[in-house]
Amino acid sequence: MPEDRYRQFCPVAMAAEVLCTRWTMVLVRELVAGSTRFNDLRRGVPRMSPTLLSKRLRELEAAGIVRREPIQGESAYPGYELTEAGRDLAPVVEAVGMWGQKWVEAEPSLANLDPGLLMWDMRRNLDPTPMPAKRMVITFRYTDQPEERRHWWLIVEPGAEVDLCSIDPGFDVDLYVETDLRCMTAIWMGLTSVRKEAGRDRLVVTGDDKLAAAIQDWLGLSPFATQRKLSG
Amino acid sequence: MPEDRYRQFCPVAMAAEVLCTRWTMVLVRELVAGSTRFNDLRRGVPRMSPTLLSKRLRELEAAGIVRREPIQGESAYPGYELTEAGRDLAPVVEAVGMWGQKWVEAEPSLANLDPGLLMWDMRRNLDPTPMPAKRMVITFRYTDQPEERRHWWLIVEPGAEVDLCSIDPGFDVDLYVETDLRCMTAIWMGLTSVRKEAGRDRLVVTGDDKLAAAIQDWLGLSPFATQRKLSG
DNA sequence: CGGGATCCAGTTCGATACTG
DNA sequence: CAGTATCGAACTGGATCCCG
Repeated sequence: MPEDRYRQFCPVAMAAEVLCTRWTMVLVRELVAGSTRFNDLRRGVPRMSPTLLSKRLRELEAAGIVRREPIQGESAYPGYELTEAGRDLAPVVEAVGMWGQKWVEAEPSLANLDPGLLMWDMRRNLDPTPMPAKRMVITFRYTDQPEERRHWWLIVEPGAEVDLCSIDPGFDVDLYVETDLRCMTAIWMGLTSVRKEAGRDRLVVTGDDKLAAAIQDWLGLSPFATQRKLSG
Repeated sequence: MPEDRYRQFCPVAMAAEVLCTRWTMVLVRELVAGSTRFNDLRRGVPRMSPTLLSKRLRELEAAGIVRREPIQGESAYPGYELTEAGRDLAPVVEAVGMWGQKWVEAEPSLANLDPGLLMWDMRRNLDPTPMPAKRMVITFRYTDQPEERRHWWLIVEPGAEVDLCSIDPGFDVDLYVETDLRCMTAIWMGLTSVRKEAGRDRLVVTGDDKLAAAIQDWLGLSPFATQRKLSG
């Protein structure tokens, strides 16, 4: 590819050549968030074609941002790990995200909802520490979604990663959350809260009372949810 | 244009839709640095076609980052001014530039030198305060450049913006700086210093002794020159 | 000077299908 | 799971020209 895109000696231009190609910043966000597998990355950027994802990963590798490394106890395929230069992109992603949260109108973005992507993000940010130290299963039901995207299960096993299923894993369910996708997404983004939406009956939580009471504690929000919106 | 590029509700993706299109980050750097005129912006992004520059400016306006505003005492044409959202991009540009300075190899970039761009940047960052309070004229001579890009004049008038000329303005010259373009660019980027290069006879300063002695003080460097390079 | 339009050739991207 | 292949559509760059 033309590595001489801007041909400027300015550091901003030099960095932008690597970082500001289509999808790259979003992909870097996924990497900074910790995904290392091709298919995990795909779930984080579901609208990016695998061809382009593969190409971008090779570019990031050439730029010294990721490194292919076998991951013990996993597939024989090496994963994509951030190098030190890659980990050092965290402040860049943070600055971009904070600006976006503060200044980009959320409405048009809330027209592009995706339950799979939302659940994938929630899975990653869920905090099990305020939960009882046993397996907890939480079901989400998005009343406005078509059957095949309506039901989701988060399975929290003590000491393990949170699991996400879109087909019934068959476990007893400890908590049910029923709402529409837009409402849940707005909560995730910090634009509103569980309490507020429950009060308006746009969200209903049933099941284990303690789990329900602590929902705002274990339900991790978007890393940018703390930044107040100013664009309006 | 397709405003639905990524179709993700994540703030990073929302911001990247606006900021991470081709040339946009570099253009934003120019705006954050203070340029407000179409042709001034062109000097900062000389390899960007005017068509694309115009298009990007309209996109930034639609995104609420710039605003067209008449500038008093100047041309009847309105300039491009940053809005509050636009000024708030300074930390983003800073983060990107710092990362670039730290991690992107400078060598390939030093193959893409441009005396006009370098002088334009130097003009902007020159600090007249350590200079005598009268008109000072400094001539740069880039020994490796073809005749028409070899000679440059910076004219510092107290209380006014620094002027840049590529044709002899006819004033008496207070200081001559003679070197090659690569050396001067490396100094500007903080990869080396005037003292070091003068010691190697790669740079020669003649004229007003006081002005010469203070050169490292008034010769502003790249805003990213303080970040040490680690990519090597 | 300041700002933009047009045309064309070359690149990049998206959608979808497919392989080991 | 981890990617390739393919092809039309969209975007970009360069050159050139235009208008007030």
